[in-house]
Amino acid sequence: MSTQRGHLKVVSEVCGDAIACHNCGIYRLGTPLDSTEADPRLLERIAKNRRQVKRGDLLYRVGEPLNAIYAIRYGSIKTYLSTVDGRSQITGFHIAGDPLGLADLHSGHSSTEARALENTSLCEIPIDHLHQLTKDLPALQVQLTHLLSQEVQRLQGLSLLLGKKTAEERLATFLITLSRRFARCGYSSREFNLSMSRNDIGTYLGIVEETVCRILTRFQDDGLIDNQRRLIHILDSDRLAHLAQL
Amino acid sequence: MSTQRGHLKVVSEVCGDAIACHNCGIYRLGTPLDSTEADPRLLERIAKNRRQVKRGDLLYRVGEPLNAIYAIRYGSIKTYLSTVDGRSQITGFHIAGDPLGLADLHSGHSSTEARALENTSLCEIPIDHLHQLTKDLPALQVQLTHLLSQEVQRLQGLSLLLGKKTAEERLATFLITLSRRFARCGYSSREFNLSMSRNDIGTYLGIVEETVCRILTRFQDDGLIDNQRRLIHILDSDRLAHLAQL
DNA sequence: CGAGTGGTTGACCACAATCAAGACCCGTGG
DNA sequence: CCACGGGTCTTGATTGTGGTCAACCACTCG
Repeated sequence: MSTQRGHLKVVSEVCGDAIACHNCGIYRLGTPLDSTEADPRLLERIAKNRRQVKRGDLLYRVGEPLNAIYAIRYGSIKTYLSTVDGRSQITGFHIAGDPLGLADLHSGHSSTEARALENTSLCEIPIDHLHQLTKDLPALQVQLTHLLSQEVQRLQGLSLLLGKKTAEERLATFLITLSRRFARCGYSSREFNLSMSRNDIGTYLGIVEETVCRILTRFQDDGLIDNQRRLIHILDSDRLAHLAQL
Repeated sequence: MSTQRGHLKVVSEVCGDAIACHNCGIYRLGTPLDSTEADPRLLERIAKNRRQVKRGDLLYRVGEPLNAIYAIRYGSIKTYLSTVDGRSQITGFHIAGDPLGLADLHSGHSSTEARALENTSLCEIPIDHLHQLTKDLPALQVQLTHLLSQEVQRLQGLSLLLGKKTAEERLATFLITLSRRFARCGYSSREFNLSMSRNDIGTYLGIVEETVCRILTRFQDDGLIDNQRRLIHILDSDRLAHLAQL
């Protein structure tokens, strides 16, 4: 983390947006584990292609050939998959700095659907471009396994949540986790705006919209949070973390 | 698949057990995507270290330094993680050919606990050994990302199951998926022995033991399966797959 | 043969889903 | 500026799926 700070200037020159890029997947993709120096030329090549998606737009749909991977510069994306009769499960909310589509690299077609929760800017890295990059810089491949490992661990945690936690514990886990992610992005961990609806939160946590509302109200009554629609204040993160079983 | 068959002789010489090794993670680890020839010397080096664990034994526990990854030769292993108050969620049942511990490579300590469901034989590949191997053969690193991608997709499917499926759909999905995995290992897809208890199945599917029993009995009454304790016959895989929402 | 583990079944209960109605917010157009 | 409409959020009443508790059965192994 502290070693990464040193590259901020270089990175921001390439990306044009210091905050987005400091935490951006581009940056993470371009800074292999065993390299202490980011290669500016590499970053330039990675960060070249941009793509914008508007709130509600589909980035890619399940089953379609996925010929690029993405890294979010700013905004947020939900990824989800569905049963044949249309019930869907959101598998992740992705914010600035998160990579997208990594797990579909090997199969070449998308295993999830990705939709923008708000107007979002991404870096697009075509797959053949990426193949060339990994040839030039083998350490990039190591970085890909690193990112995939984190994704595996995240999904293991989600499975524990969906399989064993009560609705209350799920909401508490959600709020604490989101708070910590924002903190890592340099945003406030105590006050933030949700880009997703109550329905989305439920679809992620394996509960329904109404249950999300009821429990948020209960948290507010108990003085754990201040809940003004999409604006959330964390008032007692310790008690919340305890509720979350974290 | 058909190209892999050609290496069976070489592989079995190294592993000493054709069935186990044909499907073994060793083999998969040693056969990178872009290589049409398995390197016998590489396989020798990978397959050298063996480890046996007895039914009920712990292979590794959560949080402990994990200084090797594993590939199962024969037997089966469950991996699971737990809430602070002791509820646990099984995140996977692993059989012959499956790799273990890949997602923990980057952090160096185990994110799950692994316990043998029956007497099991593994290939142990120390991490520094693996690092040396990936240096000699960069394509091995590509193979690691490939395996991790599959794990991500498997866990996405598990999330859909845990978040959105009914108990009946969960059991049907479980049976169909297991049947297909056995088929890929060269075992019968219509008749097999479960190495895990009813309790384990429930702990994996996010339901309790009793619910597992009730639904298995119902499946039997409906002529979908023949259920003799751990011995399962699939009688109507079409209807089962339909129930599973697959 | 008896103890112990794992599996099955039943009765009852609780958490969260469903169904329904209303409140709030924001953008749009008159 | 206000009225309208649609989406999102909230709250209430009722229901149902699967959990809990408990007893019993069946197979295995010492």
